[in-house]
Amino acid sequence: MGAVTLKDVAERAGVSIKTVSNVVRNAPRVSDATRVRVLEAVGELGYRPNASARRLRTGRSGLIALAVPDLTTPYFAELAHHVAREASGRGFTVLIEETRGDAREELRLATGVGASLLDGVILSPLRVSPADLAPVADEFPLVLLGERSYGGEQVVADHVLIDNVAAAREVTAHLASLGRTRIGAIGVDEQGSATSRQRLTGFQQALYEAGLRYDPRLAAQVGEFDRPNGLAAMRTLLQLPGGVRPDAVFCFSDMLAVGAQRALHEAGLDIPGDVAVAGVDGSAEGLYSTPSLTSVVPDQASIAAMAVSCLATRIGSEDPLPYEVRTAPHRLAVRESTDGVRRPLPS
Amino acid sequence: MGAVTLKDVAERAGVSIKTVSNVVRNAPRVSDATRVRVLEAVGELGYRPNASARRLRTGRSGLIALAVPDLTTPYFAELAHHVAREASGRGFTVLIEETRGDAREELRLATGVGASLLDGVILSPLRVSPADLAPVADEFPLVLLGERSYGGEQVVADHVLIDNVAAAREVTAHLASLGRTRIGAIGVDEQGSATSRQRLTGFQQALYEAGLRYDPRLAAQVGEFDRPNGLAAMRTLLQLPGGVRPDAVFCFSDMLAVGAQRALHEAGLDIPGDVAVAGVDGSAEGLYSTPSLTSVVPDQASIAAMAVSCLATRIGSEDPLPYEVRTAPHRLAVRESTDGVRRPLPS
DNA sequence: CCGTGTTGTTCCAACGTTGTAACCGTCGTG
DNA sequence: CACGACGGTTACAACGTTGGAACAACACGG
Repeated sequence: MGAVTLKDVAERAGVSIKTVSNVVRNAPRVSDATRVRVLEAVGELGYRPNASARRLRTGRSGLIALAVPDLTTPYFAELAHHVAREASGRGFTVLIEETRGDAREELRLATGVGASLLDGVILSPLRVSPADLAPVADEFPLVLLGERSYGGEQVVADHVLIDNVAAAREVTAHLASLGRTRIGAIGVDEQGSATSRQRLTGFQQALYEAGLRYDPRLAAQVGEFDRPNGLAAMRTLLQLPGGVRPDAVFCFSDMLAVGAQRALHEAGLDIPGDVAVAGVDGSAEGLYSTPSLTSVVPDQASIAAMAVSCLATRIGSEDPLPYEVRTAPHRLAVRESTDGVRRPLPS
Repeated sequence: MGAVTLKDVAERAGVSIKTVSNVVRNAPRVSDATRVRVLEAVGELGYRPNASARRLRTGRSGLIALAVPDLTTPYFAELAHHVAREASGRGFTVLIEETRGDAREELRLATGVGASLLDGVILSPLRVSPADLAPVADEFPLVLLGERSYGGEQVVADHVLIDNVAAAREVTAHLASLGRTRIGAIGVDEQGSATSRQRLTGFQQALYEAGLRYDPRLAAQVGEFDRPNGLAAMRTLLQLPGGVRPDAVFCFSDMLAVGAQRALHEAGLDIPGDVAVAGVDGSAEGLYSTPSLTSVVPDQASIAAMAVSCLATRIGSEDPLPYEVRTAPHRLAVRESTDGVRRPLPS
């Protein structure tokens, strides 16, 4: 590993180590003549600054991490896309870590490797609670994506989120406006994530506003928001006794919706003829599914921009800043799975 | 950022810095009494070793990176999954980087940040050529995923790949065995990736073996293997003059196939009644699509295991090792999009 | 001709860690 | 009882970098 160091460059250029350091950092107080000479040497030797040493000395590495529960969920993969682009515009490099919904993994980046290697972390928490994060947040730049946990709890870090209650209300209202009266929900998890609870709240609000009753039998409990759970939940809803089969389902994620669509396909039912399906995430997979999936599309570019901007501010400032909570916009994309109108996708 | 250091722990435990270091590294030559005392101090102060300093001193960080072109492609997201699991079993932490198919990005991890921060890189190259990598590979542990570039070129790093020619031949033979005679291909890119060229070769071989002619009009050129390109290519194939519409298409990736299915859906054609569709990747998206997608399923667990094992060996050894090329198994998963048999997915 | 400032460069120390070598007991053995 | 061996601990230096202070060279105004 005979890496080229400042010392090698300095010898080659006939100047001191510090001068080379000044050149590569674009510090002032270097004459043009020396600068040119040093840069030549840098080029010839292929010098690359050692990030570990730099980080050790300055406390800055230019690296931030994005930690998400699961990369195979398109929502998170697409989010990673946006965050990487946004961060590189600000001179940060993004490393992505998959936490697999493990609380220890979620904390690890902010405490272990992270704190000594990274300038900050954007975390999409699944299991970890504000209490776990409290001791960390003051010392290490951290931005959380998604819901604050249940109302009463303290805000312990910057948050970027969408208005989940409103989003769920809009999509449910859309289903009701189509004349559906037995609207089910897939993704309820009352003990679980704040996201799920908020979407349930919005769902119920919209039902009441439409003059419909909330029927708990049509609300399917689910652990993770993935395809197999959507499939299983829809199968269950289709086998309810007493002819209470739903004529529409609001799935709390696109993956649940994809699973639900699969269950309907297997049962030989028509979407949206027999059952309308809607999701949340605005994933490309939903757009291309058959039929294409009506979904709430969070503005991921905004989410990423807000998160990176919060993080950059926090990294840049020495003093503790007050925690911010920022809400990103979303929109409802109505597609075939609810209105049945066949539209060609734009090329 | 008042991080706890070895010094703090040493003072607390009443021993020297070096002894603490010995304890946390599980080095021998520490009495049980001191070990206990030190570990108590570590726990009370919440000491975490500084990865930058450790890396600077030892040249090891325990971090490896996986660089893939695009995380929104399920194949890569799922691969990241497997690599992370495999690596954590060996005590490595995996950071994932998206290169967006940019050659400079692809090299960056292996040259810039990477070389000074990471112990090694697993790279799934899209643009970068062996020649670009040659100067790097000797000095920095690097494993490439996917094809070697065109025949003649030298092997410059470890490779893990599947037998693309065989895979393409199998899936094409399957289509032929269903009695299809006008079998198209989507994903041809003759200037482009070795992967594409190899799949075309296998495709042509299978046609000849089945007694069919290769019709270039049914071979759709495509840049990236994504959904929009699959959609566009299928639309083109459906509008060929002279009634040469294909009765089956082999798509060189699942995403192309999903796009193709969408085009067929929009055209009101039945899958597989009018046109059978098959892909490569074995993605969950294909499994859940309607109809479920016949696909070549590379054994990603094996790929990940081989890649991590190669990399670990290379990291562990000081001397340059000969470059290895390892082939991972694959299998053909026949599903509704070719045989039309409706099977419920297992829960 | 001497201070004073400006500009470019060098020297030194430090970031937190670990490898090497040296040190100090204590024990077993001749 | 002296000696070596060995277990346990410590001091020191170094990894590559950068902030700060020190320093040299030079121009300028008094």
